[in-house]
Amino acid sequence: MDASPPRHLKARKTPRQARSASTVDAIFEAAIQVLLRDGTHRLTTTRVAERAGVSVGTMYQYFPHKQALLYALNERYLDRLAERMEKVCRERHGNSLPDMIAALVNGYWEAKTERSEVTRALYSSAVELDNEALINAFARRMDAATGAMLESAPMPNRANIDLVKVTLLSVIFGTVRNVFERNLPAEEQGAIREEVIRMCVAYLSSADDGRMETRASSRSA
Amino acid sequence: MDASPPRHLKARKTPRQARSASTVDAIFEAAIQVLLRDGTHRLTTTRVAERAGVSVGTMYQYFPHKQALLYALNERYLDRLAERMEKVCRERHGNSLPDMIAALVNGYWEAKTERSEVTRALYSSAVELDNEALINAFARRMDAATGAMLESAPMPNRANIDLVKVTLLSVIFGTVRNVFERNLPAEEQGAIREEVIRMCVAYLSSADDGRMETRASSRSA
Amino acid sequence: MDASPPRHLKARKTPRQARSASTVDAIFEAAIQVLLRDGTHRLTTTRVAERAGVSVGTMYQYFPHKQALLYALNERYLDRLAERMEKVCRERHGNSLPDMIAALVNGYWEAKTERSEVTRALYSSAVELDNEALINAFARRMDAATGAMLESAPMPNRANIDLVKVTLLSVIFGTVRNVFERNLPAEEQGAIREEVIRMCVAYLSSADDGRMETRASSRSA
Amino acid sequence: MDASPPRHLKARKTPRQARSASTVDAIFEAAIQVLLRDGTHRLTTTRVAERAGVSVGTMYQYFPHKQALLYALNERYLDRLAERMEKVCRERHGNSLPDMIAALVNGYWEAKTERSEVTRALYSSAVELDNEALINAFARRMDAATGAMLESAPMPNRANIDLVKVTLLSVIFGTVRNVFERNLPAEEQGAIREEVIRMCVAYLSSADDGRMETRASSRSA
DNA sequence: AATGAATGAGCCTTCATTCAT
DNA sequence: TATGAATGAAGGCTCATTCAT
Repeated sequence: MDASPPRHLKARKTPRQARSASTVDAIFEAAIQVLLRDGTHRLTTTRVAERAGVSVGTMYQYFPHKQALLYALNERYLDRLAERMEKVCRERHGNSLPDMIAALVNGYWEAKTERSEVTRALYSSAVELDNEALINAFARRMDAATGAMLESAPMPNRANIDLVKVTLLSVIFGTVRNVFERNLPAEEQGAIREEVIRMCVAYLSSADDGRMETRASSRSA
Repeated sequence: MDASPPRHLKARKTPRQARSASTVDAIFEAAIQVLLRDGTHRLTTTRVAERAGVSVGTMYQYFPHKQALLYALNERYLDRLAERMEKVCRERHGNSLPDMIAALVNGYWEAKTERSEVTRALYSSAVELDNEALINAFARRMDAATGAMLESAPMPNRANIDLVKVTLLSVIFGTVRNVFERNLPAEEQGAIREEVIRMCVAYLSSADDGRMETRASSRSA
Repeated sequence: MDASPPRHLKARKTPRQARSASTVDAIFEAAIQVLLRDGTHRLTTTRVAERAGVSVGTMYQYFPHKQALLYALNERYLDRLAERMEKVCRERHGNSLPDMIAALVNGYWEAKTERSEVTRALYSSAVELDNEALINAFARRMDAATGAMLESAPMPNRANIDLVKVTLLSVIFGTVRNVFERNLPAEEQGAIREEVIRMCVAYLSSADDGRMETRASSRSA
Repeated sequence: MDASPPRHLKARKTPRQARSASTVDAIFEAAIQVLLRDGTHRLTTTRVAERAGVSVGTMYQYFPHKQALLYALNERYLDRLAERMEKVCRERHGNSLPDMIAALVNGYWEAKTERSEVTRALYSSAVELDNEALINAFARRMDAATGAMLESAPMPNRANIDLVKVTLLSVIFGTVRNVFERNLPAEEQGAIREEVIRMCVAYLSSADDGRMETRASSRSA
């Protein structure tokens, strides 16, 4: 991830040798295991090191402190997620708009579903972590990827393409998270997924007309 | 909130006398203050009691443990939010669909905006809290309120009204949260808000036709 | 009990009115209940007061502090036990020595058995209580009672009657406690009881002869 | 001690390295010191660690909690006591019965006398401790040791040797404890000790005859 | 006199981090 | 370079005792 992390959250050494890399990976996996098994507030450095098969001391040579480990963990996760979504976008270049939307929603949905507990665990580990930089970097990558994809399709309202893009992403990412947190039955989740696609497509299809009226009534109670 | 909370998270005594009530309120406010100022993981019972101007012992007379306090805090918040949104829905009975949507989005958005840091603080305090019951109770109230509102309008696709409802709510709530967490500039937030309204309206306007095609392309990458 | 208790352990007021007496009794009973149900280290003043149906404040008007309550509780128990044993002794005046011994052993044994958990609970409550005065007072009463009883029988070795007495009491009281603490099956307990009686009788029957040899071999390893 | 302790009372790690062993010993000694100086209910983990010259954290690396420490302390004490008494018994194999009895009583008495305050302190520390397993294991070892010793002597009433054994042990252990708790002057204690030996010897000498009469009068008052 | 809410010192326990080996 | 024993600050929670009502 190309985010410039808060100085104090940097990992201590970039793993360059093979041994280091595998050690770091073991630590990451161990952290996830502990997160899943014991929950965020029972994730202790000792426990992670133990499950990773290394000593705490060793762990502290790769990560200057616990926060750095969690930060790196989230970074890795978002990095992989971004890569995955970028691939999805790339593959849909030139397709129809509905296809693109469906690919976005389904891709994100599936990424979250596959290891949904991991996802949830990571969410919780990120609380109180100064990970705005990570989130922003992720957002930027997604913006770029979706932007490139959408621009390869005939867009009706080119004027505010950026606003449309950010709206779409906010809606998709936000809705998926919301659905996951409500723990609805799989069946209902699937149905909602279809509807979200329909909604996004309908949104893109709607011309600029009508916007005025909507705005007129946008006074809230 | 009519949720039946996990037994171990129940508050210890229902404050009935005036003094008790004000004490409990002071504790709630103090907890929010600490949450805002120091963050979730620095919210200690001592600190909360201190800021509330009571002793720890007193606090423990009202809440059997820290978790119960946080649970009650979230409960109170969601309760108020639900009341507020119910009022919004009630006031729009009989209006046009776009009006309803706008009211929903704007109402929720404003509720979150007004004390947005509190919102964020509470989100983080709820991590690792078994608050599913709360979330569900809140969801149920919102479902009922929006259901009653929408049914008072001429709905085109009555067949799957429930699916439409849950989709709308998921999209609105999820998107709002997402936008808040990204901390976008106020201006951009406002623009997205308009777009979300447009999107929901477009969704409701789209007839049942076209659903088949959408579904056909809903294979993910 | 005619022990002069350590000044700080005195009960606050001698209950003279009927109400006071019943309140104090309720508190005593409550204390025993709590002791049985929850164990010594979970015996809190609040819990006792609660079960007694009075407020803590009221309880503190009868007992200046927790220790005083426990002290008084033990005092009452030993008082009753002493009374009971005195009666047993009185009723055996003039009987044969074996009868007296049997009465002593059986009387004590039964007193302990009847409410054996209470006994055990009280033992544990007395730990760290400066109850030497109580123990001594109890011992003195038992000495007097058994002395009077034994002197009403034809004793062979009048010379060291005091030593015999204190030995008998030590053996009986000590053995009973030991058997109880080992929690042996009731059947075995009964058998041991018989043996203890036999042993005491044999002891009393043994003339002064033979004492010299025993003493000769009393070097320990 | 070969007792299988309640699972939750197990010590955390068996000290195998030299350093660990001395640390654990220091903790044990410190615990005894604190017990003696401050009493059971003022024995805090902090205080013990402090006097042992280690940090609390270190202490918790060897004992998962306070109870485990006290359990281990009692275990160690009983272990040593058992070893000592086994030696006493072994050394008297083949001797006369009075010699054996004297050895038992004197051996136990001396063991208790040497560090009588420690003994008392440990008794009190064991209250509210689930140490039945320890007591039983100790009893079993004593049974075996005395059994082997007594069987090496010409026993008159071989029929109920087990009953005789358990009676002897109950009487000896119980009486010693009782005498100690009454805090009698050393002189008197010594005299009682002699008497107890005489009593036990008289008991063993008494033939089976006469038992019937005793039993006949064993109804209690 | 009775009540019981309030107090706060002090307890047990955890865990991130260090550093001698 | 790896190890893991040691540290000790800090947290959650209890409960004897007081005192305003």
